[in-house]
Amino acid sequence: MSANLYDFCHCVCSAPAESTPKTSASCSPAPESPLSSAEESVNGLTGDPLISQSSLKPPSDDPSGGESQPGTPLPVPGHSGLSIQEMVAMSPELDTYAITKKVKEVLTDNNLGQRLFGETILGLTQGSVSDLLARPKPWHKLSLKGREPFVRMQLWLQDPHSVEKLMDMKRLEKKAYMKRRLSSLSDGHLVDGGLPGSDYVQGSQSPGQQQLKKPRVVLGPEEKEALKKAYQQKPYPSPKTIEELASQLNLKTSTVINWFHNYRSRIRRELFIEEIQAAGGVGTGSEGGSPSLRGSKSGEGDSCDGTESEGTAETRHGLGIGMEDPRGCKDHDMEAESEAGGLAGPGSSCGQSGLGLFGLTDASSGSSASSTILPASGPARNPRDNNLRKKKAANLNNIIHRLEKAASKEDPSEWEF
DNA sequence: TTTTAGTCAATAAC
DNA sequence: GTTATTGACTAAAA
Repeated sequence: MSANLYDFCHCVCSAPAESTPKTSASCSPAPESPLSSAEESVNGLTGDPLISQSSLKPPSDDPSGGESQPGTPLPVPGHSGLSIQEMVAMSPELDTYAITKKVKEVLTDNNLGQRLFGETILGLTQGSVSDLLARPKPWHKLSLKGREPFVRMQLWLQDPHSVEKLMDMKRLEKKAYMKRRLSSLSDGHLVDGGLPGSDYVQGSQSPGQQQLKKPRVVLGPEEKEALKKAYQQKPYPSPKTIEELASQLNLKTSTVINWFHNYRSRIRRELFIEEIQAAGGVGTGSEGGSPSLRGSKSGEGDSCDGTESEGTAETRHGLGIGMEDPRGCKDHDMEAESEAGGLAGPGSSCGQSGLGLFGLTDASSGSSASSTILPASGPARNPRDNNLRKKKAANLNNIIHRLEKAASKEDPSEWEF
């Protein structure tokens, strides 16, 4: 009936994606488009309620199928020409966990891929979608821009025809692909249309200069290990430290810098998730298949999620670091505390943060206090328990570490409590 | 200027 | 073929 987000996306997406900032490599036949700049997009939809109020019916259908629904009624005035940004700005708090959970469910049930969904509905690439679905941040931690995909998802969920439309799209894509394939075959050469799986790195270059792909840097396990160690020492290394690391590991400094940025950011995200889980979950994510605890692979305990394996990086990072580096201590622990649930009061100092967290749970923590560094993970039956345990353990370590450190100082004035 | 947030895209894993 | 991971990059915030 009325224009809904899907229509909107659809129309935008299939528009000649001239301004596409980057050609999505996987961009398939269906000319996806960034649909990113919602401004334009919305204009495109002229006048029609981007998401008709009707399609915004307060999700009485409770997509989450559970407790807190993702379906907080989105604002949307029946206004025409309301941009997605405006909608985002006006949106009430959404339960990002419930939304992603539901989206995943719908996609799986209908055998729809993340790529299609991402490019068509969200204007994001597959990798981003995967990440988003697996590790949604809580609404209140999201910037306006970060909220946008969730609003889109919510709208999509609310559209009763969302699935069939996407399926149609899928069919079309397939058809177009086959067609191209056929014609290129009959032409005798592989033109490949340049569209899917294009070899260009960025959309901007002329097809002429086949573009010298910058090879992707892949850090080896030892390098990662070393970086993690360095991170534990100092999550915010000085330029000098970075230089040293880079030369020791034979990496570019920019790689090291990037690694630290990414690592911090990803660990932070893990924390967000653990946070809501520990809190019983605002969202539904908690029950069972929490995205965060993608107990999935990463068996080797790698990825920022190094979190998963031994003593969570983030917890460790809350360990002693920062003692020598005021910044590390401050920023770092501040992060830890706020992100780990804002348990410690505002403005708490390093020590407090630890205590704050520590105080959070009673159970069993006492017993582990005896040692310094704990193995951090027992038989982890329930990943969630395990995480909690790790967190507790890490905080204990933290405290112990501080105590030891304090004790080792002659002058009490140096004590950092 | 540095850090964060958000994302892309290559590629590894399934 | 699809999904997950992760190094790199951009824009915005601090």
